[in-house]
Amino acid sequence: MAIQKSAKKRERILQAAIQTFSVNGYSNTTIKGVAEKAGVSFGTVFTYFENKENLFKASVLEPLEEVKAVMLTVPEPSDDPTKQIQEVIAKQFRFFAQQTTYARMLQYVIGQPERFQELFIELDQFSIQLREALRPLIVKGQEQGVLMEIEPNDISDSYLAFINGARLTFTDSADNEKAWDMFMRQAYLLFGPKLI
Amino acid sequence: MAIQKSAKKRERILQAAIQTFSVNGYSNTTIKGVAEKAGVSFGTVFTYFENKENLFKASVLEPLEEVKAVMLTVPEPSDDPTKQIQEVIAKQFRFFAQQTTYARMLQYVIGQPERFQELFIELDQFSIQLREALRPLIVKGQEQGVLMEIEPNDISDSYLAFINGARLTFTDSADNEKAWDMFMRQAYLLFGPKLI
Amino acid sequence: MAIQKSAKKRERILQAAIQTFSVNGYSNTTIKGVAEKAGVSFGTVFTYFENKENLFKASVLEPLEEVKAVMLTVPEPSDDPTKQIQEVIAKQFRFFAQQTTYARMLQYVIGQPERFQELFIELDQFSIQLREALRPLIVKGQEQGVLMEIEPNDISDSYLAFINGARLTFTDSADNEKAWDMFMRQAYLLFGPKLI
Amino acid sequence: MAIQKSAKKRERILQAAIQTFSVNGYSNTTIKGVAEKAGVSFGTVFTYFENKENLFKASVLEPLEEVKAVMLTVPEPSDDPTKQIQEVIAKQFRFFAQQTTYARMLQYVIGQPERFQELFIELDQFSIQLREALRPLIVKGQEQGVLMEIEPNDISDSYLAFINGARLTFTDSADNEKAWDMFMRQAYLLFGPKLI
DNA sequence: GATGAATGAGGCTTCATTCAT
DNA sequence: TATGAATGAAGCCTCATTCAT
Repeated sequence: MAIQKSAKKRERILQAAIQTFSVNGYSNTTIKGVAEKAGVSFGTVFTYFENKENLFKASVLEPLEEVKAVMLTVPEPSDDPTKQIQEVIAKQFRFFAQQTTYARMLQYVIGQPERFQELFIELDQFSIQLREALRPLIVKGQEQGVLMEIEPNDISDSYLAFINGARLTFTDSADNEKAWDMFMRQAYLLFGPKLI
Repeated sequence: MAIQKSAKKRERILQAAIQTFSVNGYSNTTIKGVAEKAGVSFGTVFTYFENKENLFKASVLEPLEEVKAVMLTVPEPSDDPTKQIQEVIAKQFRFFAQQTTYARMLQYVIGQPERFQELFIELDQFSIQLREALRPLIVKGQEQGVLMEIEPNDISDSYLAFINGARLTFTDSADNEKAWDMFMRQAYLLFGPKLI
Repeated sequence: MAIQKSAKKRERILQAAIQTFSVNGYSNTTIKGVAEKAGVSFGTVFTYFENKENLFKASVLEPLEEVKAVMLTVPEPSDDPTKQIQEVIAKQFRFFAQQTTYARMLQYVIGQPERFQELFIELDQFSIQLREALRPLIVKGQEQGVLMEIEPNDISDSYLAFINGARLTFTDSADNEKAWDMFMRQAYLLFGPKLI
Repeated sequence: MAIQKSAKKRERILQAAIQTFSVNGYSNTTIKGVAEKAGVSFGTVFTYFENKENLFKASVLEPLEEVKAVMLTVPEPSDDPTKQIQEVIAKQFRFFAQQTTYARMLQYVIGQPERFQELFIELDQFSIQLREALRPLIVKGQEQGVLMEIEPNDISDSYLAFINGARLTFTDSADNEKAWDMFMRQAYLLFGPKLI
């Protein structure tokens, strides 16, 4: 029995890298630091990741799939799109509230598009996918007359900006539920509800 | 005379530093690079700034005063707080739309609070000051019944998050006026207008 | 059976090592590279050679036996030493013309005697052995009056230098027969023929 | 007064580099070692040479000019080309006899043409230039009937090979005058003298 | 005040060697 | 015997900082 199954070790390194990158940024993160946090030797990091840049890319891209799953999985519109939207908002904010670490990595990359061009482009696809995911619910709400007639893309884009902004601004207490509840309520306003 | 010349040189260096820091981040910025962009010699940077860290701090803090002036200068409530709020939003978004470079520095610092603790604390004061600046207008709007009864601090906080989020997410075209107009309209929704 | 299989594997590794060392030199050659070229796994190299240095020594010394066989096998003087000498020259140059790869290794070692002291000493024996091998033919030729009275050792030494020099200088086209024919004719001049 | 004039320091580093490269080869030479031998700090090497590769190139190419001056400066043919040729040979062998160190670098590069392609090409020009330099003397000797009718280019090429070979093979005692005298005499044989 | 050469600490990366399977 | 993951020493290079001019 191997002391440590490869995949597990790789995962440990990746998690350590995400932690460290998100706190220190790219250049200020050292492989040595990641290795120590992961509990492996310095050289072992290079057994699993070709170089620092690749480790960073993996740290950004691999967890992205989960984020996409949460952010882009939106139910078919039902009779009560208002409630559905609020539930989607709640799910997404709760998720982001927990993703302090990883969210920072995303913001770090988004904030330096020239430097991390390749990753940036990948992340930029996201807003378009979110538009498509949210549109049916928004359209339904507007048809039912419970939402104002705002261009759905504008709603999606501003909603995404808001999540990011909330996540960025509100670092102090990732667990502060009240604050996140507040942000959720405010987020809903961006969808243009006619009554609250 | 000499003093004035110096002051200009210092300013050139500072501007070059802001440009470079905001594109490359802290570690990836070199004094040599800043000196070249500023058109001064390498050693001269150290004539005006003790070390790299101080140059960074100055790059973050000195322009902050102008930002504060724009963000915290809010008129006394008049009969038409709705219009006033919209004007404040417009002024602030227009300002931020132009501040691509510097805004990134702020987000860079906010996004790494442990690393730039001192600066972060300074920036964190901001949200409290913004709360105070906006409250009178919000309260007036709520008294007049044109705004929903939302806790004013929540509005300020989410508004600030939204500006940051918009600025962060929307990098492609700082000059795209339509997008910024859209963001302004959406920002106003966060204030809880009863009708639009 | 197992032993024979192993022997083949060892040989494959050795040939791959010679190829790689001769192109890249010692430090720039990696065990990984040798293993790949040999079609064996990385660790297997260490099954057959204790460490890199030993692999290098084997790469230099083992093929040396064949070189010695060719270079030191000289016929007993007959009535026509001129023809014999020319045949020896032809045989040796043809051999060296093909040994592009290995010849380089020899030159690499000879060129860095301090670094590869042990190997260098081994190779240095060679010139003495060559002296002894060639002397009878040279003496016979001088006795017959077809060669000038040059100290036989000087002829051997300069002849050896010339082969090495030709092999070193003439890398472009190991197969260029004309060039090698020319070198052979010139080599014969070093023996001091009275007429051509 | 500067402690050390720049140009001097650069030269010290270059000389130290040539010494070290020629003994250890490229990969086995460390910048640290060069710096120590040159009596400068590690970082200073990079003040004068962008990187290790450039230092190596400079170590090969810069002294090449002197070599060219010695090797390609050949007098106009006079009435006694035999004597002239012997003088040229003497001059060139004496020079090479002293250039133990640098000559090794040349051989090191020539011996690994794929690895040091750019330098190799530069050095390869040399044989063509030598052909042109020697041709007039050879032709004159042949016209006078003191040299056999050998293609002049073949003589030049084999002569160059012989110098290299002698320099390569004969490392033990660069100062051994007798040996070098012998090599000179043998070298002359390559020109095809009809009588000695 | 302005300059840039000198310095060396620190980081990434390579790679020989070990060793458990 | 064959394998390749784990390790860490060592090298190149960058760059902030110092300091002499």
